[in-house]
Amino acid sequence: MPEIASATGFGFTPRTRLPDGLGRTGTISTPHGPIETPAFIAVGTKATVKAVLPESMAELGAQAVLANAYHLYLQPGADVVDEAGGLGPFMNWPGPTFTDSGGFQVMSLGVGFKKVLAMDTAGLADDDVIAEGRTRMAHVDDDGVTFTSPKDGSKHRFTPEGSMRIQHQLGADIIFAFDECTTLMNTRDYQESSVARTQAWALRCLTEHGRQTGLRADRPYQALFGVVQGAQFEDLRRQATRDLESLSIGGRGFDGYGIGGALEKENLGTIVRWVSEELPEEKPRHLLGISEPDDLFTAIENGADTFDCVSPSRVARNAAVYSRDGRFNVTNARHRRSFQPIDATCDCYTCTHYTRAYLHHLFKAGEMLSSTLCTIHNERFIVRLVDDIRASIHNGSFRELRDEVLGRYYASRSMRTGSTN
RNA sequence: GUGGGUGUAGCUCAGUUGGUAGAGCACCUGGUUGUGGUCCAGGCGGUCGCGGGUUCGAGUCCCGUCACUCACC
Repeated sequence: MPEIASATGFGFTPRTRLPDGLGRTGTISTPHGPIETPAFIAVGTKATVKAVLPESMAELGAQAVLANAYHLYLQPGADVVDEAGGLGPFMNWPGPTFTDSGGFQVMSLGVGFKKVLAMDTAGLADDDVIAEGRTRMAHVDDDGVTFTSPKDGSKHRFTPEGSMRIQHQLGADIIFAFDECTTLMNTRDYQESSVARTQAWALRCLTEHGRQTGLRADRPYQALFGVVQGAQFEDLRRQATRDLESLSIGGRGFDGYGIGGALEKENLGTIVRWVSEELPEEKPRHLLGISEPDDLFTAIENGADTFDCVSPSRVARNAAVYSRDGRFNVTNARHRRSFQPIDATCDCYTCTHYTRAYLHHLFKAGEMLSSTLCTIHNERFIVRLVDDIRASIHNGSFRELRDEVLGRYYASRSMRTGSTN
């Protein structure tokens, strides 16, 4: 049934739509297999989902993996991955792959994350807003970005063309345009000029992408997603979306879109809706960097098809695990003698073989198996949640599932919060 | 038995010319949303071996005592 939409091997086929929303199910076709959407894409920044075997990721239902062009460029080098036959063969992942462009690193290496931004920015240029106590390691100009490697202090230059060349060397099925990711601290004026810059870069990405595609006709087609910025401003988001969709080189525009930038829980759904309303049905929409359960429901309801996020993996390495009754730290003292799985209803390898007491022990003892087992659980939890949401859209029970899952997941949190106040 | 050393938080130790105690680890609790991977932020915790003395004031000085430890008979 999932017909291939074009001769490229890439395509998107919408399936079922929510009766009263922009949410939908669908199938993304790639040269390395289909992705049933909505889907959570596991993050494997440096060509590995930290602490977990690719076989385990496949077993827990991960449909695709997303790596990062910037990190792989620094180490081991995009040419090495290219020589290995591309990202998939290199990391022994036979399924669909994504690479992010490195655009996010402009922000994370430059001004830092939104929560740690210095509040006093008086006297500084907009692009000099910087996190307190951090050294700026990226500078943006209209042509590209200059990075300082956090690994060895060496200087590197990223441009839209460079990112495209690197991502073609990495060879993922779906790649992203090189964009500038701003923060909520930036002024409206800066957001406007940044969106304009991202738009100009988008055209350059599309042009270089066409060139690289021609040079590598022997390889499977790589789909290019444009990235929509515009922060929390409706006019900027809508215009940015239309502008990207209007681009075309040699009769070919973007194959899909990423929604990026500063998103807060309160405006996440609204922003996804603005963008989704401006986009055609037949192009997939990827929401970058989101995976909390409530955010997933909100984003899917408003039209997002795929997601990637480091959260399940990152928090797992620090003992935080998801359960249908909310998130908790398995290192809590009360789990020392808790001989039950993290979540009795979870079907993951960890929950079917190990107890909270054992995981508690592994963390306390500093054993690295703790990371492996908890990452497997968290990744499975989010993958399965999105699978359940997909099924609910098919059978018309999306709202029931949302209310049931979120009601239970966050009830325990408010109970805990309430009891400690 | 004689001489020396050491006794401060659960552990290892800091505590300056006396001004009613700190660190690291451990323990407890949070946090982490296109990964600068094993981190960040809080918190609990000590009648400074014990008993006297000097002093306005002693973990710091004096006396005694106990424990551990080293060396020598």
